Parts: sequence; C-alpha cells; structure tokens
Amino acid sequence: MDKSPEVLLELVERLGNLLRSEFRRAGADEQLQPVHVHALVYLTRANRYSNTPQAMAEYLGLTKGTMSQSLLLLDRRGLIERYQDDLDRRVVRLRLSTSGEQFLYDSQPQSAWQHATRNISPNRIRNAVSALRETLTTFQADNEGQPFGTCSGCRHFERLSARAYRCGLMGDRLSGPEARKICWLYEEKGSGGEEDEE
Amino acid sequence: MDKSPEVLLELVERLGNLLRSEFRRAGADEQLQPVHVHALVYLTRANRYSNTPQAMAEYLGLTKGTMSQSLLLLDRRGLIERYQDDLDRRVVRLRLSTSGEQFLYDSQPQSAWQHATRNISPNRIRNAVSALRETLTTFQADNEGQPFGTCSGCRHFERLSARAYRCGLMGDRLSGPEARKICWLYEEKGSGGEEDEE
DNA sequence: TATACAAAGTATCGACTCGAAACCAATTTT
DNA sequence: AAAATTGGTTTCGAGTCGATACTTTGTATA
Repeated sequence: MDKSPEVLLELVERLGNLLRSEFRRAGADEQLQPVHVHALVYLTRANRYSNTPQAMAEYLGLTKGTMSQSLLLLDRRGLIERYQDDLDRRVVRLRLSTSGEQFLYDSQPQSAWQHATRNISPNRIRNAVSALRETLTTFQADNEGQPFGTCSGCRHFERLSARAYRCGLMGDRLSGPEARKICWLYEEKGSGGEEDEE
Repeated sequence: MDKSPEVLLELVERLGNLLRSEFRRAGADEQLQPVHVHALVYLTRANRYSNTPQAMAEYLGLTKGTMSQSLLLLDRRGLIERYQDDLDRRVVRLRLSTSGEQFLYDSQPQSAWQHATRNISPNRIRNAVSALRETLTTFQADNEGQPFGTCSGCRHFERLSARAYRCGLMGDRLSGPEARKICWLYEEKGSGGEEDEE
C-alpha cells in the first residue's frame, strides 16, 4: 500500500497553514485578517469574469454574505473599489485601488513562498504543478464546485493571432496578460465526453 | 521568465481553501469549525513528541492561547482526552477519545481529497510530494518555525533492527507505525553544515 | 405588458475564532 | 533560595462566519 496521497494531503494542508500565517503576518500592520489579504491577492489574479463578489466567495470558500462583509471592510479602508456592471446592474465589479496595490507591494505576502521554491528545479516544479492541477480538476468535478482555471488551458480559449485571443463562450477578445488570469467559466479542455445536455 | 512557482503557490492556496471547506463540511453536523476538525486530524498523525498543545498550535499556525480555547471545546465535547505528562507536570498530552475517532471515521474529512488523486500515477504523486516537501523545509528554515516531519526522514532516526527504531535525540524506542508519524523535533537529514553551537 | 421567479448583493444576528496580554504553576538556572 | 523560563490557561475585545431575511435587478411566462 502506498501512503503517498496521504502525505501529499498533509503537505498541502501544512503549506496551506503556513501560507495563511504568512497572510496574517502581512496584514498585521494594517489590521487585516488573512482572508482580507487573500482577497486582495485574488484580485490581482482575477480576469473580467471573476472580479465579482460571487466568484470571489466561491474561490475563497465563503458564503456571499460573509464575502459582502469583508468587501465592505476593504472598501472602507480604501483598498478596493466597487463599481456597477454596465449590462447587468445587479453585479458589482471589484478592482484593487492604488493603495490596495501599494499595500500588496509593501507587504509582499507571497515573497516568502516564492523564496522557498528557489532550490527546486523548474522542471520539478512544473511536474508538481501538473499533478496538483489534475487533483484540483478532479476534486472540483467531484464536488460540483465552480471550476477555476486560467484561460490558456480552457476549452473556450481561442487564439486569433500571435498575440490576440478570444473567449469562445463570452465572445470577448482577451489581451495576453488577461489570458493568464483566473477565470470562473473555466472548463477542462481535453476531458471530452462530458457534453451536458440542455 | 517562468511563472511556475507562482502557479504552484496558487494551486496550493486553492487546494488549501478547498480542504478547509471540506473540513467545514465535515464538522457541520457536530457544530465544529474547520480548525477543530483539523486539530482532530492532526492528533491521528502526531507522535509522542508532538501530541501537546504547543506543538499543535505551531502546526496549525495559532497562538497557544487560541489553541487552548479550541482544546477546551474539544474536551468538553468529549472528542479528545487531556492528561498530564509524567515527567514534566506542566505539559499536557492529548489523544483522541473513542468518540473522536468515531467522528473522524464517520465524517471522513479527507476522503474527498483521497479520491481526487485517483487518476494520478503513484510516481507523479511521489514527485510532487518530494517537491513540496523540499519547499516546506526551505520555508521552515527561512522562517525559524519549528520543523515538522516524519521520523523516518529525520537526522535522529536510528534503525535498531528490521522492525525496531529509535530516536537518537530523545533516546526512546519507536514502533514502526510511530516512525511514520509527525514529529516536532524533526531535523533534516543530509543538509549538513548546520550544526548549531550551544 | 403584467406577474412570477431567479439571481446578485446587502443587512442583521448570534456563535465562535483569534491574538494580545496577564496570569499561574512547574521546572530550570543562577 | 531567588530569578528566569516554560507550558498552559484565562480574559478581553475585535472581527469572521453562516443563516436568514431582505432589496434590487433581470428573466421567463402567461
């Protein structure tokens, strides 16, 4: 019997704890909770389909009510900006404010981690990434959660030319940087045979 | 430029969130918070040097005061037992009670994850484990945190015979299963040159 | 059109987490 | 024996969190 999956779980758990502690530390000066820092980090990575309270709540594993609270706080502190969507006036869009960006720049919540991978060869990292990504995909498929992923690996992702892309689902053109951000409409590419009726 | 470390961070974050949600779900019936479930899971994996409030707090990234609160709750609910150490009467030892074990057996907080790795070859998992383990080690070394690890990879681990082991630091004999549990006195084996004076 | 219904967000409430600081008791150092 | 240290507990106040109810906007249906 192989205990590896168990050990992998343990490592992810532990690293998750440390990351959380790191976020706690980063937010301490500004009296922010870990989840607030995480929310700000998320905003740097979210594309135009994912920068809403709902997507964020889903990503962070919170209810929309709780999310609303945290966003209220971040707004009061001037770290984010909220504005209405043009087409659907129910939806709120979120973006980092200048001071939000400044905060992340100053507190560097991710630097300790970045540093911690310095001794690992790019190749090994890529392998680990691929294994974890697959785990994530399977997990999300099992648990009916919204699947998050970056555009570049998505079924709806279309390359128009060398540097122009498009989301086939929404029909919007995407810039290169945006194609590397987190999308909420993500669907696994090659998994096939899962064409939902209706 | 390679974005892989960033992506790895993101995956660990996300999987950490999902794990947390999973713990939340598992504890919902018993009105337990995710951190309580995590504490119970930790106890199943802790060896004789790590089954104390302090080690647990360190592992979960909490202060001892906070930890004390959670342990009080778990004790009141009858999910754990606390008893005094024989040699040092300040230290409290923790163990799962029968109903604690029953709870974990019933709620299966880790099963969803175990399931999620089913499509990944053992070999790829082992590679991912090794990369994450190294990241963890580096991270802990950078951040002066207590290094957790399993006995079998520890510098103090000695094999007496085919099935008998010993911790060279504490002098205790260890059973086979115990040698696979989480230890708080863990020190990296081959890293060398870090012999602390004093 | 009206009218029902769904969806995105907000507000309120109560239980609980969390760190900080003060505290206590057992141990170790001096 | 006194002082310092260590493992844990207690207390406090701020803040998270889910549940529930609610508001506003959009969509479907008659």
